[in-house]
Amino acid sequence: MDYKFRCDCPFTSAIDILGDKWMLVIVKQMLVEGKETFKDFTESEEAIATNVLTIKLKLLEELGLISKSKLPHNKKTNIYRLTAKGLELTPILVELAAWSDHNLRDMHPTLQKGKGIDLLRADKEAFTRTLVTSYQQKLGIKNDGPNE
Amino acid sequence: MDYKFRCDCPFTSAIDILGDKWMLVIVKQMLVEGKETFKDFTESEEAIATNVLTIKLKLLEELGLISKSKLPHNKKTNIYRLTAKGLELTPILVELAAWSDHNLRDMHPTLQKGKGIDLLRADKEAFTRTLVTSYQQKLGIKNDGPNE
DNA sequence: GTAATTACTTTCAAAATGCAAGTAATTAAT
DNA sequence: ATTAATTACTTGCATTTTGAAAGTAATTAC
Repeated sequence: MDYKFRCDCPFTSAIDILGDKWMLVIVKQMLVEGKETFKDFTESEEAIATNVLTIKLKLLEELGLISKSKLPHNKKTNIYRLTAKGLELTPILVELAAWSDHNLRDMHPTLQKGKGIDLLRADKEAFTRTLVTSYQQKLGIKNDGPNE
Repeated sequence: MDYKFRCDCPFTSAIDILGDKWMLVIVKQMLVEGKETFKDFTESEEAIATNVLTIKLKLLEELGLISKSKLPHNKKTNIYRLTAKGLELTPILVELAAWSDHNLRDMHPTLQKGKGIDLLRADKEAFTRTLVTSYQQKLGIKNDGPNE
């Protein structure tokens, strides 16, 4: 797992890891859409191809951004979850969404509106905290609660 | 100029535009390294290929993120500058750099340190404002000052 | 035991990127 | 005024990344 970086610039090095069509989209699907299994991802609106999904999940795991595990009584289904390191991507995602909201609407008239966007506009940091804590809470429920 | 978006998600739509190896790197080179001409970009450490550079500069201009102009007494050299819309990408870049600083150092030991990073750590918003205002100030000097 | 589900892998096509060389217009040098 | 250098590209081709479709092995449900 020796990733090649173009140079020593912190901006560029993040883009070396995250600058493609899928890495951050997968993280978003986990964070805001609660996706956890391979199947969940293939069924999403964004419809990532399974070969690419396999590669990207592997990479995200190698980078320590997500973890891969199984539930107690299911030997088949893999459960993918964001690690603390992965959750630190949330502010990046929030800034991307804010930028879309401000700059893409004329080019993309059907871009989502609603409660989420309103909170994002009102208070970016609060929006970020909400995403992170609600994700952590869901995990807590799943790990501590009665096993499915 | 009808860009294709995968869906109506604001996160994903930003990634549709910015999610590649070069778009944000070019913006960074303008914002923090003061690059303005085609030649400037080809001479950078990141060494973008000229064919790709041409395509990306065109796209950034079509999207209204950069402007293309010439200096009064030079019919050859094109000057590329960030627009207000392009400057709004700064918070995204800052979050990317902060994430690199926090999460990439073990994987990438030669990642930059120094004054810039210290300010970034101390106060992300101040760092963002500094980048934006110093870029705008440089433009002001170039546009209002004595012509070269 | 059979069928469905899940997490992949494989194959091949298409698109993005990388590298090297070439070109046209402009500017600088003699 | 002619030649050389510079700038902003374009072109051609190899490589890498991504996309679409089909196939497979292990597990689970009926």
